[in-house]
Amino acid sequence: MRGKDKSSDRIYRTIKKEIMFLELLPGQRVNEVETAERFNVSRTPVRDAFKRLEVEGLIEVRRGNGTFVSLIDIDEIDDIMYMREKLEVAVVKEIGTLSKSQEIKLELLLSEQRELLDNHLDDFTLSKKFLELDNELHETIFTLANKINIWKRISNDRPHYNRLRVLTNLYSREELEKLYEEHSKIVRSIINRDYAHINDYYKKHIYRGMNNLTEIVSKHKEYFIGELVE
Amino acid sequence: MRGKDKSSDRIYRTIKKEIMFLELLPGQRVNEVETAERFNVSRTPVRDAFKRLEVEGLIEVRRGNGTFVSLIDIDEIDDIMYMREKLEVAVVKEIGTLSKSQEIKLELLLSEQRELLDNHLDDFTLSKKFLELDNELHETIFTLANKINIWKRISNDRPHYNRLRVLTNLYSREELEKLYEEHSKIVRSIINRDYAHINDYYKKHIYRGMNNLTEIVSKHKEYFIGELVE
DNA sequence: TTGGCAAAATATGTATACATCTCTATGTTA
DNA sequence: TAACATAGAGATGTATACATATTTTGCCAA
Repeated sequence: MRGKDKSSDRIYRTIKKEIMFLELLPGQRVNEVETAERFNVSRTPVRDAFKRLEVEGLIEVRRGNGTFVSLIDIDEIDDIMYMREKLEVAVVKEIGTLSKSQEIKLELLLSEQRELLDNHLDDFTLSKKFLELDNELHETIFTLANKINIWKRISNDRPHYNRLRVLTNLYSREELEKLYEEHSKIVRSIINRDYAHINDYYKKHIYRGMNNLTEIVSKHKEYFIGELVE
Repeated sequence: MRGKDKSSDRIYRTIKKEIMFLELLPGQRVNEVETAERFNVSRTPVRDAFKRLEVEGLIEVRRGNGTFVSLIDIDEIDDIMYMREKLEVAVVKEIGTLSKSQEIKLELLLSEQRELLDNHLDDFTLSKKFLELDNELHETIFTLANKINIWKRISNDRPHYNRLRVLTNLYSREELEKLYEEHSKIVRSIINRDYAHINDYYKKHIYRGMNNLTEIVSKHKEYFIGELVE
């Protein structure tokens, strides 16, 4: 049995989740003393948690002034998406011939997505569940190439990227169908080891859903920092 | 004028440098109280500095037991080098037509490297200075492509990668000549926008100097963690 | 009325005492 | 002798009081 975790860990996880899912809004003030009272601890473990959040870029501490949830950094999102595109294309090509079970695993993920789209779910639930399966597929691809750690460096649990996704809130059924089509093509490429068009697939795929970024940013200007380059 | 920095910042920078340049050895024990005495402060700012170092992966804190300089993680180095290769190849292709001054900048960096090799420096100094110019060239390439932030994410100031480089200590004159030749080819590719062989250049280039990794690791087994895959 | 200075309010930064965790050494018992 | 329990040492974790930085408020003067 591993040791119980520290209260600073508990605080870290809770606050991080609240920031990631916009229960604490970008730019919003947080407070060591209030947070300490909320968790029934002293300032010390709160400060430990805040320090970690600060290093990871989720909050900003201004000495003698206050602590604030960091704004969503558009430049960082640009970088992450660029890295995702280039690295996943490279990684796909590293995958060797698949075993039968690996092939089935990919097919299964695809058909789960298909079923989800065919079920009559409301748009919000559909979008949420589909994006989970989307994540799972991409993670599986990195795993098949023995590059899972690279996935962890660039995946959606990056705070700025994830917050944007939450803010987008939902993809239209039409967009999800396109995502599914692209997934099919990608999986087929992998199984057949035919990478002729894989670069094109990914270039479209990764940036899908970012088309309305301008709209989202102008709607919530106070949440963002950084340039929106076209 | 920005405010004076906190003592925890000073401690962080000092210890980080000592770890990066192996003045504190991987696995070595460090101690909050002793460190506090050394900097004439209480444990609190030391703990702040240690927390930051921990999140960045330079130390490992074991509750109730002790704090240790982290071992050099070979898996992480693998990942970083893989990302460097794939991303720099992608980034190079994003560079448009160069202005005359940009072209001169690249030529200048090359000729500085050439001069360094032609001077009669001792091997240690030569290696050290050459690797600085090497860094500068690669950084310039990312800057020309407007991708400097991606360079910052994967460059040599990553602790594990840098410590390995320090441990390697020096490259032979012969290897440096090869690095120079590869730099020439890369720069020529960029200026002529001819990327026919750029993938091959980089595949060799990034991994050069890692040929004797097995030797280094077996010589200092106690400093490393992770698998050495061939 | 407005500009500026100073004090108060409030936040984070630091020092210190105590709590808890982990390993080790030592002694007891089967 | 070996295995286990246990007490101690020494490390990090937490609570709390005080120091310092920053902003805000409000008084006073031009």
